[in-house]
Amino acid sequence: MIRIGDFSKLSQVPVKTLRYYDQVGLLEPVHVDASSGYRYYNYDQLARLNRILALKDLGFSLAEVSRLLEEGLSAEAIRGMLKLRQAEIRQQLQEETERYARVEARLEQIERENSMSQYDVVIRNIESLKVASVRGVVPTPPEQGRLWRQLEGYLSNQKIKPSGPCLSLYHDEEYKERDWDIEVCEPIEADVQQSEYIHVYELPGAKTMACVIHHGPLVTIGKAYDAIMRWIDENGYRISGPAREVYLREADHGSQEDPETVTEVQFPVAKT
Amino acid sequence: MIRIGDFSKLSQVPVKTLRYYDQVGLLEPVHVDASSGYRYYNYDQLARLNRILALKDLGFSLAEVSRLLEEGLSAEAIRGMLKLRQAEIRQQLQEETERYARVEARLEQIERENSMSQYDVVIRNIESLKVASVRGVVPTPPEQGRLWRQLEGYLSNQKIKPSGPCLSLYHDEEYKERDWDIEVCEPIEADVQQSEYIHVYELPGAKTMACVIHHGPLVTIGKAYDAIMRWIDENGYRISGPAREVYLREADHGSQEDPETVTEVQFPVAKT
DNA sequence: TCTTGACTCTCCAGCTGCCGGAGGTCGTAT
DNA sequence: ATACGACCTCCGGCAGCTGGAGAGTCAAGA
Repeated sequence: MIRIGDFSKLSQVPVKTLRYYDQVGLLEPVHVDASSGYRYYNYDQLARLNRILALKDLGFSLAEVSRLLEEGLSAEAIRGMLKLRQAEIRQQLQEETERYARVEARLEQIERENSMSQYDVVIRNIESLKVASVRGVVPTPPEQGRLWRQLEGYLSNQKIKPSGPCLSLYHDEEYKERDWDIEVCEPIEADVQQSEYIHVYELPGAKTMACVIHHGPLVTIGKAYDAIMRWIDENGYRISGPAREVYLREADHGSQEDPETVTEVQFPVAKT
Repeated sequence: MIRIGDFSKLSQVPVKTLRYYDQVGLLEPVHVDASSGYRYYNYDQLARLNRILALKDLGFSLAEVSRLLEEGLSAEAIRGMLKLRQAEIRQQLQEETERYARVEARLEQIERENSMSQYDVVIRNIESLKVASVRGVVPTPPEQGRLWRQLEGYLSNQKIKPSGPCLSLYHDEEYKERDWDIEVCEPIEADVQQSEYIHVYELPGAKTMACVIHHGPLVTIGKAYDAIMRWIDENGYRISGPAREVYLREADHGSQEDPETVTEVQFPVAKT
């Protein structure tokens, strides 16, 4: 029978930890003195402790270690837990590898510009939402005001207000000098009658949407596009659908100069 | 000005988390109503929040994110933190890779024997300790009793008791049928006079010692050796010095049959 | 104008795997 | 007898939130 201090020295496990393992029932001393509360261990409990340490070293939580130490756990069950653990490690290895690439990309960006970019890309899950929209071809994006007036006129006639920030969809796959295929949308709550030009439908969501916030006049939004497209490229994604511009805060539709405008640029993406 | 619920919807960050970020000073609302305590945010705080999320996504702690968000942090400092982060990720990738190999080895062991091995190998740091020892060649390990009697006789003459468990060192590099070069040691506290056969010195420690507990008669200790040597092989280590047998609990020196004997087999190892 | 009902607030507790410290008891050596 | 170390329990803390209780606030509908 060994006292906790000696057991700790033999096993190199701190006394505090041994007490904790006792408390959670992972390694209970073979005897606890009723009056003093002193814990007494056996030498052969070192084997159990070693097993605990070895399993912990495989990355199991103490709860999982407890399960694995249960008497009469079948080899099949143990194999299952090991397989599961393996899968988790694989998962984590992949995440860390991607994380490494993201840090690397950041570093390269800083080397290039010698300061941290003003844009930060995040991947988010965007829910689908019901919208009323007008789609049309305009010479250049700043000239989409016509579409907005058409949509707004229609909706305000019916006394309908947007239920969230308005957005534009850019349907062209290639960059174009002129004649952009743009769809302007207002999210709505209730059902609205469609018309020849006005579409009402559920705009589909996207599980992985790369998003970036642009704060400043719309004329400078190109920088946000540069940043997000570079990010998509450097982080192993590809664009998988039409880009969106979400007008979180705007003076009025199509104002190009208001410096307080806040816009979110979104690209649905997928891993290459 | 946006209330916390809407800000949460826009950013996809839970309200609780936003309050927490406020609390730790990471993202303070632009205005807090004095009477109601309601938090109000600006649209452009979405950009800061995105930066927080992006940096967190690189694996930085909130404290580190705080530092990175400080005004006027030089590009050099940022680069430094990123480099550091990269090194940490590399480190972790390596650890997880090794962990994966260990899980794999466990799985293979279970496939072979269809149950979990009774031996668990752990790597420990063993401190150096002062010993009195006798080294000699004996036909086979069970016949090391002669050496023990020599050492014990000498020490008991001087009324010296071991200050910890006794151990044997196996100096042969190759496996031998006969004539083993064995050194038997007793750890001692005080200085002891050397003699022709008795050495007194500081037995060096080892930072990475592979250890396994054998519980049962010494005649069956071969199984422990099988287990630990297999483990060393499968986990990318190699033996880097003489093996040790530490007699944690024994009936008497050299008893081969006592079933309550507890022995630790140790191999100093290094990564291949 | 009042009442819902949704929103928001501030605590407090809990998760994991311990670690540190306070304040008190126990065991052993001198 | 007395010191000193070893041991005990209980409390609080770490990170990064999450959940819940209980109470106050805001905006819309009757």
